[in-house]
Amino acid sequence: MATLKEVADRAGVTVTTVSRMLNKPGIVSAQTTCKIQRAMHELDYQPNELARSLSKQQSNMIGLIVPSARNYFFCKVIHEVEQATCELGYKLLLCVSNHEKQKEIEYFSMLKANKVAGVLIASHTQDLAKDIAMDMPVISIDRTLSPGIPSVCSDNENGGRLAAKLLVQKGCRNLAYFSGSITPGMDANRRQDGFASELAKHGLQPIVLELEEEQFVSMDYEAVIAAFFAQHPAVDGVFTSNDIIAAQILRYCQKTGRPVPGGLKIVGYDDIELARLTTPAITTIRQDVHAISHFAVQSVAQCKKHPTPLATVFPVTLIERETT
Amino acid sequence: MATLKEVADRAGVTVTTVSRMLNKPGIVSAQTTCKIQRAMHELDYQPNELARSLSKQQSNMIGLIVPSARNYFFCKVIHEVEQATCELGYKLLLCVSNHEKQKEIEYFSMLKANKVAGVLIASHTQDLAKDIAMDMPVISIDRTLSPGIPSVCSDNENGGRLAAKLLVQKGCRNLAYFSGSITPGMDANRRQDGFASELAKHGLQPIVLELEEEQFVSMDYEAVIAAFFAQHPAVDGVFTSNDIIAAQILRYCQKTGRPVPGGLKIVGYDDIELARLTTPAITTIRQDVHAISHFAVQSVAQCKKHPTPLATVFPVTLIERETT
DNA sequence: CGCAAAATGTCAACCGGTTGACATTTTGTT
DNA sequence: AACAAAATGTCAACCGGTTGACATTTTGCG
Repeated sequence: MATLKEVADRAGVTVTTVSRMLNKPGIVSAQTTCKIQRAMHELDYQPNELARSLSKQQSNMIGLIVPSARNYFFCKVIHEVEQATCELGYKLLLCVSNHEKQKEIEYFSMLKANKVAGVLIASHTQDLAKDIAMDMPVISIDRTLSPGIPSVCSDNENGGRLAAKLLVQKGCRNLAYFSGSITPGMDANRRQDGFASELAKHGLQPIVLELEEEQFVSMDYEAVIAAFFAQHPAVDGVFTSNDIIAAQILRYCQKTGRPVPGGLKIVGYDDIELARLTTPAITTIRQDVHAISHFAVQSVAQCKKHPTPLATVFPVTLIERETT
Repeated sequence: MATLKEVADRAGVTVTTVSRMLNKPGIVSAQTTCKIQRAMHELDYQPNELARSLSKQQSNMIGLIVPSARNYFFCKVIHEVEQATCELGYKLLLCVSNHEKQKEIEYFSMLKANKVAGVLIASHTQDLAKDIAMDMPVISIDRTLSPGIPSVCSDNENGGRLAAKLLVQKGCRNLAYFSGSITPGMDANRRQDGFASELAKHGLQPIVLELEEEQFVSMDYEAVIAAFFAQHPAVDGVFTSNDIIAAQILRYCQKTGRPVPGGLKIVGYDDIELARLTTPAITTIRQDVHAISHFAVQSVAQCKKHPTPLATVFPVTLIERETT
């Protein structure tokens, strides 16, 4: 593999000139630029990014920490973040923590050791704050990690309110909320607040089922769902904190012969593709993952020029399909 | 951030000793190791991976190129590959090509420039062969890129055969195969061969619907499906090259009142989670993504010690659910 | 022509860890 | 006590590109 020096020799200039051409646009004349480019082409030169990053004390990578890559919502996040990093000329270092706090901490320090340009955390660890050095920009997606770290979220509270409004409007009176896992600091908990406060306006109160971390990880809610409906047969409307639970409730209904939306109305959350592939297709609250991800990546990438606001909230949309 | 030198000074040894401790296990005495570790801990030392990689001429990252991160099958691949890289002490550099050949080539040379330890390609580009330098191990997942590059696949042909056997056994006589996109070299094309050859044993021949690249990318097959069944109303069994198409066919049937499996039997491919979330749940051919991914990562990581076989095939399993 | 601005060259330190060659010291063994 | 083996130290080059300081050459323009 050719080096800068070889390119310089072949082009008849010095390494300084070549390096300047590469890094300070406008300083090197068109003619010289051309000569150098020819030399680079002839030698099939590619700058060694490791060397470059080492001397710049920063790599062109952005780290993304997610708790899972099987959960479709995080797949969407991964997809959008990858797009955004690529557009801005960065590379994506993907870290899947498997919901393990210890692994997140390890990943975090690994990212530091690799001198990444920034880190996005879409994971739930709270106590990362003290491990977060100020020398590396960090942004949390969809969670509030700690007061000092900027977060980008969607308007979870309004999501809950929209779901409540719709269900009430469609005639439901016995409502339930299925949370994902309750982890303190998760912005998703606001969905419940919004849902409950909107219902309160109508004199209603939801039954809340708090699912365990374990179920959230395995994404297998069947047993819990069956138990819940055995205990609360009168429930006629459910709001769930993600579409996977919604899909499994739907399956439960179809197995037990309860019509949807006739006998039970369901509103999910996230609007992952699954929501439109079931029958009936799931009514859900759509998070603008694209906007959130791109904003987060941009903020991290440009944090030296523009400071990032401590909290940014993106609107959510009600996508009405066939389960209401 | 502390450097090696600072650690050495504090521990009262030289950089050579510290470096040796880090890189050549067994050379440094327990006592000295202990002193050094204390110093490292006190200084919160982390080796600069960039410097390390630069002098070693190789980073501890593995690159993964996939065409998409929205397609659930590739999500599974991403998930498994991440796990495997992490277990072996590597980091994952994720590249999503969006089905664009040009982008794949760019990614490929970016990975070279970053001196990754190896590359896994789960994407369809054929002409990458000439861009592939011998100085970097490359393995293709689920495709055959070119004769010289080792590939890891599942037994697609048998997958097709299993689907055919099941459908015939269940009484289907008018069969159809929905391909994903036909890209030459894609190992997935073998599914069709297996399907057709098994049917031939029973004197049957499938109607084949070759879907366009475009539909595969957008994952939106609704219109095609409706058109197909309008033209071929007698079809009583379908085998699809992925579960997403299967789910959409299922939706079509439910919308138009055709009972499944009563009026149409469906067998999907991949066994993504979606397959068990629909009602009826989809019968499908399961690829062992875990085994494939781990094998691929291991091969790439250890290619210096053990040569990788040019082709490795993992078995598939029929997962019978409710659409047959 | 003369002078300032623009373009290059020269030199060398630096980023931080790795490694080989060889010298010196510390251990353990008999 | 003698000697070999094990453990460390010393020194310096190297990975490949970046950058600042300053010298020198080329170019444009009045």
